Amino acid sequence: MNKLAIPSQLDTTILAETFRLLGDPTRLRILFFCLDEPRSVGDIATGLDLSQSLVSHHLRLLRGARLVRGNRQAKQIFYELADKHVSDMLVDMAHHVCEDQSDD
Amino acid sequence: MNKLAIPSQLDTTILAETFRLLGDPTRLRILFFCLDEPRSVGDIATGLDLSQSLVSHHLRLLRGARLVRGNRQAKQIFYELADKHVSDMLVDMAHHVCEDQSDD
DNA sequence: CATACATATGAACACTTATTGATATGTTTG
DNA sequence: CAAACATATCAATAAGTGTTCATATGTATG
Repeated sequence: MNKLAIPSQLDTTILAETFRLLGDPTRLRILFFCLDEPRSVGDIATGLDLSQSLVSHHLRLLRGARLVRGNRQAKQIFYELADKHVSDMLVDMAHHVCEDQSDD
Repeated sequence: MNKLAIPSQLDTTILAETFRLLGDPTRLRILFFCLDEPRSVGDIATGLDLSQSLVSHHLRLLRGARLVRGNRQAKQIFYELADKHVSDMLVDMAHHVCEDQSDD
C-alpha cells in the first residue's frame, strides 16, 4: 500500500473496526494493564476494579479482533497483547494523544 | 510520559475518545479523503456519496476533537486534518492494520 | 434587499453496545 | 466423582450513536 493512498472501503471498514474496539475506556484500560506482562482475568478484574463478567466480555471482543491472546495456565487464563504491532500501536497513539493535548 | 507507563485514567479516557471517533467507517473515509488536500463539505459529500447533512454532522465531531480544521474560502469551507500528528496517526495505523491482516 | 448557494443545526428513529446479574462451562484437587 | 475455583456465556436493560429529513444560518451576487 502506498504511503498516502486512500484505503479501499474494505480496508477502511477493518481499520474502523479496530479503532472502534480501542475506543472504549474500559477496553483500553484492560489493554494497557496487559501491556507489560500477561494477566489473568481475575487479576484484571481486581486490578481495574471491574466485574469478572465485564472483563470476560471485553476480552472476547479483543480476542475476536486478534488484539489479545490468552494462554491457559492451569485454572487461570493469562491474556497478553496479540503481537508487537498491537502494542506499538497503543504506545504510539498514547504518545500522539499526549503531545496533542492543547487546551480546548 | 514513560515509554510503557500505563496512562492515567484521564489520559485513557481522552485516548479512548479519539479512538472512538476514528472507529466509524464514514468518519474514517472523510479523514482519508481530506488527507492529501483540503476538501469542501460538498466535495466530500459528492466524492464519498454521502448526504451533505451527514458529512456536516461528522465534521462537527471531528472538529470538536481537533482532528480536522476548516478554513472558509468564500461560500465554501475547506476541511483538512488538524496537524501532522493526526495524519501520522492515521497513516501509521493504516499500515499496522494492513500488515496485521492474518486470516480469521 | 432578495435570491441562490454552501454549510450547520435540530428533532426523531433505528440500531448498536456497555454493563449487570445469573448461570454454565471448564479445570484442578481431595 | 464431588467440591471449589476461574472463566465464559446468556438474557435483559439503559445509554449512546449514526443516519435521515426538515429547517436554519451564513455568504456572495444581481
